[in-house]
Amino acid sequence: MNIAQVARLAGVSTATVSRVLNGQPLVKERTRQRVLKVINDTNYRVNAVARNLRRNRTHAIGVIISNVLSTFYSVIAKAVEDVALRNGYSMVLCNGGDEPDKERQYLQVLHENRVDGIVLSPTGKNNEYLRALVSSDVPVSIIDRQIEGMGCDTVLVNNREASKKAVEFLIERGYRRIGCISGPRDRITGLERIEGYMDAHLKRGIPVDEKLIEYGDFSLESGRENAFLLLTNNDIDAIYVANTDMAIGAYQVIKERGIGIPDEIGFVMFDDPDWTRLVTPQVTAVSQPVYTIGSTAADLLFKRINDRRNYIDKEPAKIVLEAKLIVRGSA
Amino acid sequence: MNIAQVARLAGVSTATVSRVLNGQPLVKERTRQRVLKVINDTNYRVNAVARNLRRNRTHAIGVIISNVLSTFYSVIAKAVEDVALRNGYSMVLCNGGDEPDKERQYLQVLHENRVDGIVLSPTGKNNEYLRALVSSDVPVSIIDRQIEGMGCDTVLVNNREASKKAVEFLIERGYRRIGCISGPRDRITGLERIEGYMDAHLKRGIPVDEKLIEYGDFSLESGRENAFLLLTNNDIDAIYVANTDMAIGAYQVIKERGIGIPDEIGFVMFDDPDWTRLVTPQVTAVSQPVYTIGSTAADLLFKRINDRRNYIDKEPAKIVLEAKLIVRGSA
DNA sequence: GTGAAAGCGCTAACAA
DNA sequence: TTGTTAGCGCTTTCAC
Repeated sequence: MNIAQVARLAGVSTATVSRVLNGQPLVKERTRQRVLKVINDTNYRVNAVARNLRRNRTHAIGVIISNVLSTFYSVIAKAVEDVALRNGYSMVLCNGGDEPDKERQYLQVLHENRVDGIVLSPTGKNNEYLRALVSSDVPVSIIDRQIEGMGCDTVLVNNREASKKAVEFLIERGYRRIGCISGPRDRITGLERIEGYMDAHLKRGIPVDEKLIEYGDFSLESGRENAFLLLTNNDIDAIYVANTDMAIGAYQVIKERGIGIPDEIGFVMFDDPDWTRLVTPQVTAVSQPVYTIGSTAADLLFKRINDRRNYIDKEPAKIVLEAKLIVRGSA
Repeated sequence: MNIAQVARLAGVSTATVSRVLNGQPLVKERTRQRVLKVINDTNYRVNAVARNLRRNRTHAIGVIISNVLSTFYSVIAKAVEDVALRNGYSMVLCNGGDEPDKERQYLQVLHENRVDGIVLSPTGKNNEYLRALVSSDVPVSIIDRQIEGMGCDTVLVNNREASKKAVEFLIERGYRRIGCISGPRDRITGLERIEGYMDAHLKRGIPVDEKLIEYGDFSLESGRENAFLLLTNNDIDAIYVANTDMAIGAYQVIKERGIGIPDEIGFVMFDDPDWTRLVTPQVTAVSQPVYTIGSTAADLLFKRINDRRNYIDKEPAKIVLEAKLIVRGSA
């Protein structure tokens, strides 16, 4: 089934069918009805591939996140999708997995499919390709991780400040030897959260003991390992974990060892998943405005998509959102 | 940039460029190099839209799930994506939200974009449209919810049996008044899990007290409400919750009331999210083979996509996977 | 081993 | 108000 067949059956030209399909007003009502009847009877659906080719617009945006399985990124995906939908767009969701190769591949696929824009939480290892993309006028919004001089809109969370607040809170409560399970130093979010840990100590005049900082990879397993190391090798009185998955692992180890929270050890984590309110005591946690991160990035993207003229040379926006510490019973 | 410009710069015809792009062997090595150089220098990327139109194949599949935010569906999405990737396909992920209108809209978008196949966890309210799709030869795999006579491959979990096992376990442990927070009766998964609850009672010769069954809508909030109702109006000694989100709500209420698990009340749930192992005592739960559901559905889909000839009239497959009860400390 | 050219299904400029 | 037609960028058949 194609537009020509519909035209033939309805006794009109393809142009008229096209007009009907696109809701253009300059078609006589009787003609429109005839065409619509044929469309209905034959179950005809316009071929968006051909339409996109002709229009040079796909009405689709691509989203590359590192992990659909993480709550953080799936909330972001949902936020972006909501915005896309409101703009009459569909979303192609890709799981970059924090692997530069996979990210690169997805960037290519999205580019080749001529998506009208991309929301990306980048590994930071494909900057040249990204730059080529941006300079070939594909609007890109970057989430969560900044890339200097990339010239695309960026939405970030103030990781450093939020991390500082969390650790400061522990210090205020009287904890002095605060173990830190942080992310990798070469991931900007990881780095910033460590800096926040340092900042808090500095501000309170407490020396940082480097031995209390372990570097994980944001995975559950590394949370386990590093909690084990911290609890075995040091006399810590509190533990601060820099993301959800590692926190799950660390929390498991603490439980398994029968260490009491908060009496024997204080526990604070970055991110605030459901279970922080299910365990006893509830967990003090840093809550990020996750949905807002996604929707803001998408809004910026659609500003550029919908108003290319005005935005094409506009200075890229950089929006920094604040996360907040939610104090509960674990420290 | 398009194939014609590349051809011009390389001093060859568009046909030759196309051959190079597609790795066809009948190009002289020297020519190939010349073309590749131009492609590299100009940052040219093939236009997949045009290619798809010409080839009448998109190398993309669509996935419609009800909620990216739920672990269940995001694991499925991941599984499908892994399989798609292995087959050289990309995935368009859509969030049906269990809303028939949204589902319908997404089905249309996917159809119009001529995806090569669809994986769907259906609301069941768009069966006519779905039927049209299937009869116009778009391969469809259905997940989690059966639709009679639809003629597409289906992958299900044996909800009824798993639910029965869970409730039987409670009965064996000596619980007699088992409150049940179930899903809506008009959702097949909801219904089956209630039936399992009944089956267990029947098998053990214990009469079912209808007052002990509350019907939620699978949301956290309805878990709270119904736990509240059950705990207020009845002297129950155990509670069985039919999905993750309701279980979170119910668990919160039990905690808030200071009711002890498992002494004062036994607690068993369908689904097995991370937090079942973080709370004390750990939660006895029904674990579904989630990843396998997704990967199996995708495998079936690609069988049809890759071997249309053989599969076009093949009897649709119906695969039923078993869930298992994982006994921990909460009952 | 390479090129010319038709055509995938649609839209839109132009003509009638 | 409607029709004719060029052309979007690519692949592929056929000819050389």
